[in-house]
Amino acid sequence: MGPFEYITAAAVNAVKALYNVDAADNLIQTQPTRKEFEGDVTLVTFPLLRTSHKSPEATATEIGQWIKDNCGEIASFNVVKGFLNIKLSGAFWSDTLKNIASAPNYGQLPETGKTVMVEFSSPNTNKPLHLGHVRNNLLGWSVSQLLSANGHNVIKVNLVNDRGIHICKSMIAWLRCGDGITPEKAGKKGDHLIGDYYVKFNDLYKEEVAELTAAGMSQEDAEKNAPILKEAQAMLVKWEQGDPQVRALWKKMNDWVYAGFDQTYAALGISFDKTYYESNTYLLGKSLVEEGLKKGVFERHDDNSVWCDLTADGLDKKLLLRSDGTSVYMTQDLGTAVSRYNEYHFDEHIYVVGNEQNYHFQVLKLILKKLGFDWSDAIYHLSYGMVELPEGKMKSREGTVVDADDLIEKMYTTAKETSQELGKLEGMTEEEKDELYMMLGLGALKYFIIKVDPKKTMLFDPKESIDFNGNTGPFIQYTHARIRSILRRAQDKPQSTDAELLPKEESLIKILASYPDKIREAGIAHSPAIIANYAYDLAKEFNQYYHDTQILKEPDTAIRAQRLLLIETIARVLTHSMGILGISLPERM
RNA sequence: GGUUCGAUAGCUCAACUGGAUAGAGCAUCAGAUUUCUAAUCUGACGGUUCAGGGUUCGAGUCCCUGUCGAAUCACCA
Repeated sequence: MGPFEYITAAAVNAVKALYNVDAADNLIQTQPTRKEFEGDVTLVTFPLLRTSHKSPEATATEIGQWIKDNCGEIASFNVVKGFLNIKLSGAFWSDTLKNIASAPNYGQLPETGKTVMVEFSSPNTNKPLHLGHVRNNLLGWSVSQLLSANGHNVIKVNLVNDRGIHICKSMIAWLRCGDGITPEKAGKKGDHLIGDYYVKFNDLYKEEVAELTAAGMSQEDAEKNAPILKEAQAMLVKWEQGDPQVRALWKKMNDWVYAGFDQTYAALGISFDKTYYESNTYLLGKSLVEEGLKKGVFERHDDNSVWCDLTADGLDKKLLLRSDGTSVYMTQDLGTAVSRYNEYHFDEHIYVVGNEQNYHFQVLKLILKKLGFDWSDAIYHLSYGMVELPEGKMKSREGTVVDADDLIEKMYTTAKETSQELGKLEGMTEEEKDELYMMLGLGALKYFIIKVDPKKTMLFDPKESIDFNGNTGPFIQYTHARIRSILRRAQDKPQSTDAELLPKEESLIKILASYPDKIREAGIAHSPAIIANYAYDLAKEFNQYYHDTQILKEPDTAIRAQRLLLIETIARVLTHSMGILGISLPERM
């Protein structure tokens, strides 16, 4: 039993004994005692005043006295205003440590039997991944891990937007000026190569628009009628008609991109249980549109386009099929959602998608509802904030996009330089060192991104490299390496004993004991940031403890064994919590 | 213009869902290595929580009003 459960139960009994009232949950409010006061758990008595009919101080004192007299594990209590601070006994904390240490998989909550699908990454196949995708990928991955730890059955899925006008643009540009180039010939990852041709398309498009306006056409008409754009649109129609040549080229270029993506995913340590392709689901989307038309949920306009009128729900009209019959983003998302539900009957479906698409998901849920799919309530849009640069949004036009592969490379290099400067890696092979540099570089990057509350916009300054000191991934990795180094050297076995605990040790155990609550809290909030900050608190507390406490040199065998058990448990919890974030911890660094 | 979200130390972020004197890191300054890892630790400095009202024992947190910022409302995805 954790400290909070213990005190809550005691308080319920006290209220029953003193006032003859069965306290409802919201009457018993506990919280960790603040550092400046003595105690472990604080009972807030304000909600109880109506029951006790006494002053806050008198109520707190009365309950404190009753608990001290009637419960075994209370060391002392004190009252400050309406706050009852209770200090638990040393024995309580040694027992707690013992229980945590002997739990086979501490941090893993019991199975719930619920199936949760998490969609994340969802790249377009016309350009390489950038920093925004990195946040998406790390968030999606860690939320999946987090929900697994909460006992759910998690299915990680990716949806590749492999068809659409965007990829047609890259194809057209490649046909016009690619001269048969391949990733091998160019010596470049496939996703980067295709990205180059997407940029090329926009350059050509701009040139054509300029020519047309120079010839007297209005800006608006020129933008609509530029030949290269017409060509791309015609290609999309051909694609939907299944034209063999278009399909062959499309497949070839997409495969280049996938090879590139796979490398980036591997570097980030990310994988999926299943990958969906828009090219496979858009047809189901189109058939849903037909169904909706029959049901009268949608309407066909004179120009043959299909719309859903949401004005009665306070939204706008939404396009579902273009006048040329091709589908849009929403069309395929409808199809994807339905096929997934039919296959998995998920209890919850989380979409990890940026907050720029809040409107899209509002509409998606609403349209599914209108089509009669009641499970649309199970859809949850995990809407995360954008990553911004000091000068604002990343813009490919201005070349400010932070490329994912470049960033990973840079983190690796920085880790390498720092490690070499510190020079603590004697005896390691080059291969081991290399692995370590990558682990540290990625640790810094991942922690930097995940520690921020997902829904907040975050800032990344490319000019200042991501820190390796302070509240960072490497700080926690370093803490772990320190602990492992002691444990490697230890002669005796970590063991629970009845040796007396230092105050710092009790507070460390307190943090360890709160871990399952943190997992639960973070799961409900869909926020791995809570886990990141927890791990930091634990690591920081350990480093303070470590600074002024002897462990291996402690002469008393019982104390030494218990300290070893404590730090070993800390290492385990750090490993588990950082594992949720996808960050590995080294044996030494 | 409508809708949604945000604003906390110079900078980047916390604050256990309404609790006590709003906390960390970075940066700046001053310290700690014959000792189990100094990628660490100890101090100092740093705040009208955007502004103004309201709700109550108590508000960074909830409710109005305003200011500023972002996203979105596409035959883009």
